[in-house]
Amino acid sequence: MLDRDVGLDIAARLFWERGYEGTSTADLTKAMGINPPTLYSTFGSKEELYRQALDFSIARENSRRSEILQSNLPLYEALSLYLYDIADGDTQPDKPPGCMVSTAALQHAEENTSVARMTAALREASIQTLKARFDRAVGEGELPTATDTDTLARFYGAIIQGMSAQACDGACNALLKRLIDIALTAWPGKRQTSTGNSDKRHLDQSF
Amino acid sequence: MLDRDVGLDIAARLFWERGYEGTSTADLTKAMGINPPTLYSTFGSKEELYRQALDFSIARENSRRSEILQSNLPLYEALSLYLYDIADGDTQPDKPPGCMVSTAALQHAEENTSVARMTAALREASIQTLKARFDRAVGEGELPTATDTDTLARFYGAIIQGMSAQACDGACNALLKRLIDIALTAWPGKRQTSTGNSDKRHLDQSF
DNA sequence: ACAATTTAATAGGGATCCCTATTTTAATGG
DNA sequence: CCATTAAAATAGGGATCCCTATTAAATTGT
Repeated sequence: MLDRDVGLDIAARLFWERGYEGTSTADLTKAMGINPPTLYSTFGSKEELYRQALDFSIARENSRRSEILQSNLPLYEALSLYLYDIADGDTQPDKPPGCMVSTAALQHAEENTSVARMTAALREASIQTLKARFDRAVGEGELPTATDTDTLARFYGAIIQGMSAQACDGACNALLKRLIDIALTAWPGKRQTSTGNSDKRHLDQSF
Repeated sequence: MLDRDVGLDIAARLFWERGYEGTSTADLTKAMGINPPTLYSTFGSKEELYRQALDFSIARENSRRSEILQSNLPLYEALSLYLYDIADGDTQPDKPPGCMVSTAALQHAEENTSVARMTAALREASIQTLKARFDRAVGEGELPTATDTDTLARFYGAIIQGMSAQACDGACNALLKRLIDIALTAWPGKRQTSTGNSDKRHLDQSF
């Protein structure tokens, strides 16, 4: 019998690289080393397996990223670490590039609308997490009262999605972090230098 | 006989909405009102049709956007208009949401690697266009000499890709433009207000 | 060790994938 | 008006899609 978590890990990796439509049940059963009936008795259907693989993958990253974001570091620095962690996730050498969720099912066949709604809801949830953290900062006086936290969250959401896309196109970790450094100059109240960002250090940032 | 441009327009719309893998040749022939042999004699193959539909669509937008970007407006203002035009393209009411290229083939089956390379090259080309414009500005003293134009171009490229993703998820035009306004505060030398951006006007910006 | 039950493997059904050989229809030329 | 060429429609080939009914193997209980 197949270990459930091992199967989900294998499935997640395939879906991550090839997307929902680009991954066949034959790919999945072959990679897991099982026969088709086992896939269906264990996971229900291809769509249900995708849902479980997404949950499984997200659960692994969420605890660490939530800790970063909800820590009592200054929000600007917490956000920096949060984005850097995502950049690291986008460029793991032994994993597919990009984010499994950010770039999933944006274009899709009509018959896969429910799958697309699922990934869209996950993206929206991660934006709402950012917004909630920004709202807390407004309440605590760390951000100006007039801050448009919704748009600010969607702005960094766009950065996250753009990083994933560029990682899929081959961008390296250092590039994504330089990109983050620019995005961070848009932080309310920050005043960016007008002299390139190539002198910033990413590996041993100290707080 | 089928008019070639009409066919490409119909094909582009389908590929735009459903992606390469999510669009079948049956969808295409049905939408064009032709039989399969006509598709293959006119366009060669599904992949070749996709390539031609991309070229066809890009050609339509490129002239206008190139004019905006290469105009002799201050670069900051030209870039604003350029991004606004893309936001408009992402949210046309009678067209699929998002950008046909930005969100295309990021995840794909192994057999469609050549298609993914094609769309990645198009995305890279549009980033290089931005970078070239930024380099020109450096040469003309409009941007500081030390500006990291490559990363700056990829930053706005990420914004463009993020906008497309969020448009696919239902974002409206006004939201994308508020998002652009935040991205523009990252422009070298700019100093953003710390008071939300909700008071900005988008429809009658004067230069 | 034999029977009962559970697990795995095979085989395949019905639909759709991309593409094309063949036939039918239409248009053109003498 | 008939012969020739060109266009469109049908029909289908070989592969793959997601999923499952059935058969074979392994495990369990007595």
